[in-house]
Amino acid sequence: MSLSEACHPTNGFSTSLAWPIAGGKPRFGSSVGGDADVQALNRLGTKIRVPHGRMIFGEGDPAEHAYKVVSGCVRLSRHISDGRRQVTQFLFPGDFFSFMEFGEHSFTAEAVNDLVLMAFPQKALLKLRNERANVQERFLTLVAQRVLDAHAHLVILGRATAKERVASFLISLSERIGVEDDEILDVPMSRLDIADYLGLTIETVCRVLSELKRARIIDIPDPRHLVLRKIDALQERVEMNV
Amino acid sequence: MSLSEACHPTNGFSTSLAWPIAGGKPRFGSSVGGDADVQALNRLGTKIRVPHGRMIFGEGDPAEHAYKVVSGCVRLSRHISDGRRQVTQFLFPGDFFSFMEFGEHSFTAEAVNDLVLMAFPQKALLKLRNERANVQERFLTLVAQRVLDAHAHLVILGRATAKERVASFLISLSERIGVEDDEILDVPMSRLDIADYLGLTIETVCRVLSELKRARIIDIPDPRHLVLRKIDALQERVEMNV
DNA sequence: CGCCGTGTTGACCAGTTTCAAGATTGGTGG
DNA sequence: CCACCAATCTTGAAACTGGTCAACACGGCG
Repeated sequence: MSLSEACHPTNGFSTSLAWPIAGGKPRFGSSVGGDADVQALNRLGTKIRVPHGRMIFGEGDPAEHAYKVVSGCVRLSRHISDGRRQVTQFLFPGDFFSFMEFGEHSFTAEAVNDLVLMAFPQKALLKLRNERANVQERFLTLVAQRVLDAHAHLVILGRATAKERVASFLISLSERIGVEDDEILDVPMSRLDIADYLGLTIETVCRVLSELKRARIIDIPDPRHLVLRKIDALQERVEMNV
Repeated sequence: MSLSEACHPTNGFSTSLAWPIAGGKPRFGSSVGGDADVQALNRLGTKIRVPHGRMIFGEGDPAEHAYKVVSGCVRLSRHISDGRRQVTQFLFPGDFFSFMEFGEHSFTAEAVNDLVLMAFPQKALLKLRNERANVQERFLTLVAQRVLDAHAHLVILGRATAKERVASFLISLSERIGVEDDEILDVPMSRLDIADYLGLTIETVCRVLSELKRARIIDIPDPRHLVLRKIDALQERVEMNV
């Protein structure tokens, strides 16, 4: 199958390595119909700003709010005692997070760059879900999509080489942001974030990027910006073992 | 934190490497209260038997049923074109799977050993969920738990060494099955299954198991059975980098 | 009893990490 | 506006973990 096809392959058996980043499919708010639900939801929310680098909440903190990204990029991660970190998701405008966490947060959320968020009190959200079956349904769809994304990420971490990981990351990012061939792609997260997302070290991420640059597959005007010159060449790298 | 503690650490910041296997927490059926929901659900199901090794469904197959494991062990996996495989979950009695798949299945399900399953038609299930808010709610909880499990698995695949992976697998398996120190632990899956679950090769899994055996931390009466002699020593291996 | 699938072990190899040295970038204050 | 400093990024060389290839052991089944 080609990487340009959807997550569920047509041949019925093989999966591409792409799509690790939080799926662009089901949103809550931009969807057609059910505006009443969206409006009821929005009434519960408070707009807040978070400067880049600031922690929104940490693992084990009481989960009092759910959030929606309005602008900016959020990083969700888990830590182990000795400092190792696994970034589980990058979130972009329109994405919800922490809406199914009760009691304690199971992960850390931090601002990759300056953020605007909507914060929803968990209790009010719970009430809304109980009152409106559609809202409950839509959140269920959102979590289900999250499982699919996590599974795609598992494939990357379990079975992809460093080159495949980086290539699939770039493809997913460009599709998530909606950038075409030869347009400049914003890369809000640091090399360390990317490394921790892909289960690699900073150095390996750098080396692969340099290699792609030498092969004229990407340009790197600066660390926070990329130009994907040959997306198809990237995609080949994801399909095969190169 | 100690591995014996829950998934959400008390110190608020570090996560253990254990708990990669489908969580033992929320079940649907064995829970107290809501028996009416459970009974309504059960009326929709058909008991089916699947011999070991047989595929239940493959990636891309139309998703006509959801399933509940009655007895035996199910393996869920994703494949990439060149044959690489990532096992995303092992399921045990009481576990549901594929109840949020519409259209096509996003993964392959196979019988690790001889199975008894309950099969639920998706349409009837959908209807039940719409009629009974509690059922919807409980499925939502189930999917949310699945996300937590997948995240724990991501940490293992992204950041754990081979020894840590195998040790955390053994601990999770023993906790999932409910086996104490020095009791014989059934290991229904093959070395290849374990390797594909942990993102390793068969050989590495074997070597780590042999090493644990030499260190008198486990016994291996035969490939399908293990005795965990020193679970605390295993847990140390998961905490640290050993 | 022998065969075949699975598991185990060893020797060697490759990809990734580690350690270390510079290069760039961005932010701050003069 | 520029200079400086700290943080981030890049690159190189060496070490190491885990993978690959290959031989052999084990065990169940015909």
